[in-house]
Amino acid sequence: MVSCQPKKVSGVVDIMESATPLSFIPDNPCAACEIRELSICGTLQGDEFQALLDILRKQEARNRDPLISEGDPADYVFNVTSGAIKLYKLMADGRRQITGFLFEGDFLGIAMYDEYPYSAEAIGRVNLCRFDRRKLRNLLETFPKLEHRLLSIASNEIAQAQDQMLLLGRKTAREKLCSFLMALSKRMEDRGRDPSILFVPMSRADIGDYLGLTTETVSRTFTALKRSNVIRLLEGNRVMINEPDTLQDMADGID
Amino acid sequence: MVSCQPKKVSGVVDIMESATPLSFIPDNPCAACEIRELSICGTLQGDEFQALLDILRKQEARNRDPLISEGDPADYVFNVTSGAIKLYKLMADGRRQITGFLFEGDFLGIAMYDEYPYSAEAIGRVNLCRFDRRKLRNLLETFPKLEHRLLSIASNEIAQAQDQMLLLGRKTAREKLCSFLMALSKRMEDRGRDPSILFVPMSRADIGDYLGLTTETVSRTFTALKRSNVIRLLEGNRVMINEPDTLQDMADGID
DNA sequence: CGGGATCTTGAGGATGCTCAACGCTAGTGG
DNA sequence: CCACTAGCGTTGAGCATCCTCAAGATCCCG
Repeated sequence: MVSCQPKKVSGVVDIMESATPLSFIPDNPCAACEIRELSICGTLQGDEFQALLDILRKQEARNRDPLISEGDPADYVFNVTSGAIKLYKLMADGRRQITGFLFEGDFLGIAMYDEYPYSAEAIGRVNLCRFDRRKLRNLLETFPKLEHRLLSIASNEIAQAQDQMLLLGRKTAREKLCSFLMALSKRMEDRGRDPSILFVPMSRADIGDYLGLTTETVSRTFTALKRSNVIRLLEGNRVMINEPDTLQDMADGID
Repeated sequence: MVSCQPKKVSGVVDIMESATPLSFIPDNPCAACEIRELSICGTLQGDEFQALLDILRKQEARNRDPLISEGDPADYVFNVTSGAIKLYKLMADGRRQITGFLFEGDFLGIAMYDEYPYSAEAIGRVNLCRFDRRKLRNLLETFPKLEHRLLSIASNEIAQAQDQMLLLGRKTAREKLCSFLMALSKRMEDRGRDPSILFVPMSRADIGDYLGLTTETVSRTFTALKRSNVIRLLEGNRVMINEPDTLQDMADGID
């Protein structure tokens, strides 16, 4: 789902108090990481952070690169540092349901299973931090705070999944698309960015498979929203929200 | 539409008057509990279990009793010890999406939020264990094992939610109902019970609101399955599965 | 510039919804 | 004990939303 973790407002971790200041770690790959506070790394200090660093590997992916595949042994978990990815499930005849889009700061593979319960694919260029799952599990036992953080992330994910069930089961095509756009907008707002200009990197087909619609219906609904002047389609897969209140009402089924 | 006049919540039975060692507690409410291994209590030993006991209260509910309500302060979490409950979200105009059914052993309120993200209602007679959420949260800090257990439960819930998204977004009415019945059957099997006889305590309307269908469509689909001899409807809200393999194929969209 | 992928638009059709009627059962009160 | 009622389940007829199939239009990347 469109992940909207609340912006961390409680301030950045005070590195100076920690046993090993961040700046003193040689070749620290996280030194320039923009999204530390958003990800699981944000809660950690000193040796906890160092321990996480030890099991971290950087990884890059390009458009359509498969990251994980449903049924494969779940050897790694990931943190998206830049770009976007999609999670999906397939049926035998090829029908696809995208269960979520992840953006920078989002965590992939929270479900602690031996096999991945879904597949994941890059949308455009993506940078990730990859963790060995077994080593991470060991870390969880050493640092309960890390596990607490994961539970918090999981709670978020469950709440979002329930919103998505309401959307898929009970909303009309227009309500679905408006909800999707509002979720993207809210995410921008949470990150302190302009909530009226959205970057929508995924294709119409992806959006359709996320909302339980066909590409044609997504396209038609976009056109209708455009014509009623609620949104505008801009260059480079960007969407401008003209009337956020109307969009919100449409998402909620309020005429 | 959804006529749910809030009946008054049935009385709470306060059983624990004092903290006494587990094995010496007279009328220990958990002593005869059939489902300890299924629930969060199962992982705990000795003083951990005692600590959980201290913040536990038994609660009963009857059909349609509201247990929690979306938006209310999340003061309690629950464990279902017998019976069934439904979780749901409502839209402004009354459209309802049931996000899950819970049965004995299931945990309600895992998402650690300040407000409940959904409502819950009893289906028939229900027995619950109720925990003060803030005290439970304190316990989590003392006993990491408890938090580990919750994370495992949350992981399960996320995987289930994703299956449900595939169902809601991409499956036909028949596939939906067959998937629902197979899920009930699998649950019976996991509990070591006959997977071909299902107890289906919820109404057609509930099933519809869970599967993103209307009551009429659920009823018609039941009739069709009955006519093709895949299932039989028995007395007392019971369903017999005649051809589990066919049912599974129908659930997966395999002709 | 060229060509494949993506997006848009149109026409027709099917799945599942709406509206309506009726039967069945259980609970209630005379 | 039975009539009455309310809720639930079933079935039917008609219809709306969204899907399918098809053809252009547009974009993008080499």
